Amino acid sequence: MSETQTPVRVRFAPSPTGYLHLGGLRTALFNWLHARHTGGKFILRIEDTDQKRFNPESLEDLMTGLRWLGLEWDEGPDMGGPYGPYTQSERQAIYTEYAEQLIAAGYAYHCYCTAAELDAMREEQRAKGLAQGYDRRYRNLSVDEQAALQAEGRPSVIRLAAPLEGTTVVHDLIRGDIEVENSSILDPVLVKSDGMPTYHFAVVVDDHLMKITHVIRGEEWISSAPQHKLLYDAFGWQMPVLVHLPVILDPSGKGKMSKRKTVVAGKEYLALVHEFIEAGYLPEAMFNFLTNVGWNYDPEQEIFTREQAVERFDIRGINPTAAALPYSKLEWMNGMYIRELAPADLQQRLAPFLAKQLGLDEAELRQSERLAKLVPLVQERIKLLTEAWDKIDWAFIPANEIAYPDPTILISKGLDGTQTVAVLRTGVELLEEVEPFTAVALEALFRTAAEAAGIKVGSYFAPFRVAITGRTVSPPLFESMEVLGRDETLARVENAILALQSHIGEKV
RNA sequence: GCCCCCAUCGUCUAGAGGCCUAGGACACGGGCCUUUCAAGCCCGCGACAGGGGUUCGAAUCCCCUUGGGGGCACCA
Repeated sequence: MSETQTPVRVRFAPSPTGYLHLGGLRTALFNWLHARHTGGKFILRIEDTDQKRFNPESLEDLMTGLRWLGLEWDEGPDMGGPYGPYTQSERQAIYTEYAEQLIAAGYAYHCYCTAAELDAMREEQRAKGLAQGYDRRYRNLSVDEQAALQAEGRPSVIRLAAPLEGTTVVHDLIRGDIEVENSSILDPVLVKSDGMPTYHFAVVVDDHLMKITHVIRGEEWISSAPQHKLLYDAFGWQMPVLVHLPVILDPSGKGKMSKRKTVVAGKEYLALVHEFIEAGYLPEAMFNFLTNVGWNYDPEQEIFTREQAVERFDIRGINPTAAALPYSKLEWMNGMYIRELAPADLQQRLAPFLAKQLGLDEAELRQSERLAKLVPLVQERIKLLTEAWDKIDWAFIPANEIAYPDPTILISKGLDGTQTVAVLRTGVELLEEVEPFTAVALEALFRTAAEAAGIKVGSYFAPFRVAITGRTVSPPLFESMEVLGRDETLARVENAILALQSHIGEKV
């Protein structure tokens, strides 16, 4: 059995401080893919050790985002599991115990440095042009000195006593060995003065206790990996396999994607998962899209299913190069997925968007026969679920409410106002007599009429398009007429004639 | 400033020494189809950052330069 086929335990461990963005979602996705590919477990762990930055809303947003993409987890804060709790703030006693263990073994020590003291130290380093960082000033306190400070009631943190010499090597599955001088590891804080662990300590303890086999996380963690290694070594634990995913770049290509919207050349780019949901992206498309950034399913095949991705995903094939998301490809892909949807399915997905945009009842739209007929007409014309409304809004407006604020758009190229009125009048007759009232019959009849009038079909059809939809661009004309039915179609054409007549001043 | 990571079309990628006159996709340009708009189909544009090695042979291996990115908190 190859390595990636051995069941694994991986985790997505976000900090609930803000809304989930695409970078985080991609990290979760790759973890999930690796778990599903190997038949392993995908664990959700909440890293909320910074109480100042905790934001309960973000927890909700996070889970919603993961579920939206279909990244269900096997163990997590909401469902528990064999190695819980899965929320770090509930594991404080565990960290304290392990920290004590480290102190007892000489791998960690209490540091009584105050915030003011640290500031002064950094200020001095800056002034002298020295490298900035903790200078280990409390590392070698005598027993008496330590007791005195403790008696004084001075708060302390627990720091790692990093080796002063030598190098530490960590191995990354896709990047190879990463080597750093131990002297550059400046005794990082393990436990804060409020008793909470720092990320660096909690992540090591939890990954070990939760039996995590592969740590798949963002590239921004590479530089802290060596200090994690030191902790694993101090405890005598086996370090999980490390995989540092390339960061996702800002659409401009410079800098890590942030949670703020970025604007490039006047165009606004989304970053947060909930924004993509609201913009009408399909989770299937997002899944497909994200999977192919930093990894590649098949160089000759862009579109693939979730199952195919799970089947073929190979963590060793991850590309280490940072990438900017190709947003235009996402849009294209979303359009592809929309086109492949069963119309009834698309109707259901469109309903909530249309309800909001057109001020209609969502439940009614789900059942609406009219919408069911319109869906195939817009299906190949939209890339986002939010784009349907202004292509079909006319079908939900009563005929007598269709206004033509600018009647000149009724007049098609090559015709004048009077000729256009004449065409529309002929149309009224056709609409009255056509049988059955179907797109096929209508088109045949109107084509014949256009030919008889010696007018190009494009010019002949155009006024009807505007009469019916109020727009010069619309779904196919005769299908639209069929959706409306004879009476409504006639009413609209007659309204248009009146509007145009009053515009050109012709007597009725 | 110090440490670390990375380097193929505008963007996402294929490429693990000869299959590469570097393949695919999006975007872009042109054409076909066509009742508008789309969709679809066809064609085109377009890259191995630079310099040294290694080798019979390098996009692929090594080194340097350059460029980009990440990290240097009692945030994660």
